[in-house]
Amino acid sequence: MPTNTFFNLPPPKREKLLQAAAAEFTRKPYGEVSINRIIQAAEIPRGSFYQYFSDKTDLFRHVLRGYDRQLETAVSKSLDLSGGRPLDLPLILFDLVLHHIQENHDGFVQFLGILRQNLGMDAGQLLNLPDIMRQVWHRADWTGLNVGSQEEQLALLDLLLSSTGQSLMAVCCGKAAMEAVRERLSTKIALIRRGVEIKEEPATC
Amino acid sequence: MPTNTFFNLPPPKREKLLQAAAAEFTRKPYGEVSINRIIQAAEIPRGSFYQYFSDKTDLFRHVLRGYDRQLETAVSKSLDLSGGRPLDLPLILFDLVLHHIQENHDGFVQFLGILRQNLGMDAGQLLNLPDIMRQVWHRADWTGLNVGSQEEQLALLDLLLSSTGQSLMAVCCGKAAMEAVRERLSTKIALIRRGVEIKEEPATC
DNA sequence: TATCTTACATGACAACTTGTCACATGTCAA
DNA sequence: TTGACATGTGACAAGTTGTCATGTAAGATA
Repeated sequence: MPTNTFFNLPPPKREKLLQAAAAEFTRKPYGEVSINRIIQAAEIPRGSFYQYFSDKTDLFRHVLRGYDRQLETAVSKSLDLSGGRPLDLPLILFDLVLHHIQENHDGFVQFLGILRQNLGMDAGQLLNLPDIMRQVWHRADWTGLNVGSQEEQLALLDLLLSSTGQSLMAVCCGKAAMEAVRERLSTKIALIRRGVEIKEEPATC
Repeated sequence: MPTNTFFNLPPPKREKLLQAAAAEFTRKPYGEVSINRIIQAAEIPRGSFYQYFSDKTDLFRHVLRGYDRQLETAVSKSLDLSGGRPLDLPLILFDLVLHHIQENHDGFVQFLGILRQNLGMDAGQLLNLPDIMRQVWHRADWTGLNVGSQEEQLALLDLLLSSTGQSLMAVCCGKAAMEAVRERLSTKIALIRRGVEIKEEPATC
């Protein structure tokens, strides 16, 4: 956690440091990030940096946590747009985030740039995805779905959200074309929706 | 890619270097891995190392590729055990890998230790998971499942394998108890099997 | 056998990196 | 004015990486 000294900093100085940090984390994977470059860009002396943050991890965590909120907001907004229906959430969230990226809304480009550089790395641990999932769970509308138990509901959300995250990552890494990834995500949802096993139709007549 | 010089090395020397590297990669995340420590442990001079590998990434790739085969074998074996049925693959693969870990079979502990240290990082890019998926796709038995198109089949395998991988990671990172993770995975498969949407039963009678 | 050629081994080196610490400079209360 | 304390600062030790000139060994050639 950053020190109080950091939070007491005059906002412009603080912002400049955070901007420099975000830029560097976007440019290089965690291991190659140079505190030297950051403090040069932010024009603060070396000693000061260590008065604000205990080390690189501390800085990284703080930078990511800033974006964490934005992700939470995006999910929340998507949940509204999807009318609370879990199965509709993934594609809406996918589109929303990519739209944000295109507009560089809230610095989303940087956010995903950082995640891209640090593929999974600590992202899963640093971002509090469990929190986000719990929030979705509370607000979800389960009518029309035969997922009764809480365990089933959480498992379903886990499936849906991790698939969405995986898809977004794939796009941001340039591993595949956006259209193809979206199509694949859509197919997955369809499978989950209808189930893949052929049912024995009981001959009721 | 390692140089020919490396492959021409007397096997004991080569093994010692690889062992030292694997140990270091298990101990520290990629960014903190020290080539210094590796060459000290392997008792080779600094210059020699750079005659074998172009840099740390080169070494990392080569170490991981060794384990890649083992993963492929594990998947292949699981596919046999599951009779080629995609829906049965995840839990069988999950159990098989964890069993291997408990027995430290084929150095699986180290393998997952490395992945744990580098959570996702390049793992997804360095391990050729697409290759593994294609292999599974070729050998899968689709009878009893209503996934007709190739796109649907691939999407299903994607869902199943990524869920399995995610579960294994969760266990290896100690994020959750093995039993809970296995239960969650099992629930997910069940959902995918039967589908989550309530069907309108056409009143045929 | 003498010599040329090629492959490989080696550690000193420059150019970085990080975190610390003794000291300088502010700022507010008494 | 004087202290007490928070904050700013850059030189520093100890570490890192990749390079490169030089040394050595082994094979081919004449």
